[in-house]
Amino acid sequence: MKTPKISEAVVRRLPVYLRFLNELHKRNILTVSSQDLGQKLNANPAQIRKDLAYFGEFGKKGIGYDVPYLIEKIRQILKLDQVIPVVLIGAGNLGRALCNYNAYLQDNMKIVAVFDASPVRIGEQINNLKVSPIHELKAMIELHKVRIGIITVPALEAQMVANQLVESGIEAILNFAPVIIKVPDSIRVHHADFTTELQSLAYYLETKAQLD
Amino acid sequence: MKTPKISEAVVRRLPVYLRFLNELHKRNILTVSSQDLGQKLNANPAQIRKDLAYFGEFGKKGIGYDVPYLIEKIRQILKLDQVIPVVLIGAGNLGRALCNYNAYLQDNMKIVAVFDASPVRIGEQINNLKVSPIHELKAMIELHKVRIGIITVPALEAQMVANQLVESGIEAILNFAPVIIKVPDSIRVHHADFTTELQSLAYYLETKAQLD
DNA sequence: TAGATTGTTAATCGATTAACAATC
DNA sequence: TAGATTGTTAATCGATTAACAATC
Repeated sequence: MKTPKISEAVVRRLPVYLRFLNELHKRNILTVSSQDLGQKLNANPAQIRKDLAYFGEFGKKGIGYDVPYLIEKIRQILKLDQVIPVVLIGAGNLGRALCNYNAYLQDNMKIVAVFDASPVRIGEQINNLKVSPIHELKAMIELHKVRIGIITVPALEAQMVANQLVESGIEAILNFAPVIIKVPDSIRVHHADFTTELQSLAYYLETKAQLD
Repeated sequence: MKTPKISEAVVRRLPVYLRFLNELHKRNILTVSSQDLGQKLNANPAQIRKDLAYFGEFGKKGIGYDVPYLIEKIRQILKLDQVIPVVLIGAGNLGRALCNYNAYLQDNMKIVAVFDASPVRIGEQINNLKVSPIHELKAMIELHKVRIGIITVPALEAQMVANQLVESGIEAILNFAPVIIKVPDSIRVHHADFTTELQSLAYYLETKAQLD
């Protein structure tokens, strides 16, 4: 079943839907309409229906969507119904934070190894993982068939790490370093850059003359 | 000088331009064309020119843009030419990571206080800041005229913290908790949610039948 | 049956890109 | 002057929203 032309915007909304559906599920709510969803997520109901309809007919006319069923379907679409092995490079504060979020990720993404270039960090324990030297990266990726790499090293090292990930056969990268990294077109890169996020937020502050 | 209808997409690109311009500046490159910028940032030159033209005529025909001048202008647009006081709530791993990035933010955003609800964390030192109990939040915001709040508490506490921020007179919120928080329309909220980022990334992985 | 809500087509809206006169 | 590059208008492209027949 090929899904031909799904825009990035659609794909980015699916996890948001999923998260809210999980909440409904926890509260034992069995059915939800696009109306309800839209209200809670500040989204247009038509948009939600259209987004979902790209992937199949998941709802029932007159009724709405079955919550557990829709959860299952979105998890399938996002490939979250399988465990995806992930490596993380950069065992600084941010790297640690992400490792601790690991449990959070509902068991579908598993950080299987953490790397750092700094000798003082190698061997340190983060949760149940030991920080490995970066020269073991390739072997580990191949061994665990790792598919996603998370980069949490300083900006200057990010491109080098990205190169190594690409060489090692990674499929996608989540880059937290505040630089644009260059990779072959076949590798998907997402940016998670909170400095730009924060800076664009500043734009929306009211301009004030007084500064004290 | 009112800028009437600037889209969010435009504002989000400005920090990216700024970061690259800063790099050029460090390398003593004095002039850059939209062509050059576009190439390095994987963007369309026309888009860059248009984005900048919303705010003024910063370039010179036949020459391009003066790097230091454009940096200055973008910093003005993003209000980064003044120090913006920020508070951070949630002194966990992520909160710590952000505090350490503080120095990174080029002196234009300053985390003036860090808060946590957990008694064991109160009094802890993070860089040059001491973790304060959350009941001091309002007083601190008023005292320092804090404008932006960064939420790095667990999902369940995020809405409560957001409420307190709003009551205290904050203008904007950067929310790292994986929930949608409800605030009055006058408050700008940006989401920095890497779990959704990571989940949407999974979508782009090649589908594989074999799972071992 | 009447009311509700989907899936989908058509209409609208907005953002990106191309093209080019102006001009350094 | 000739070449380069801006600022901006017009053309294109894509995404969002409205509307509604189908149907539970």
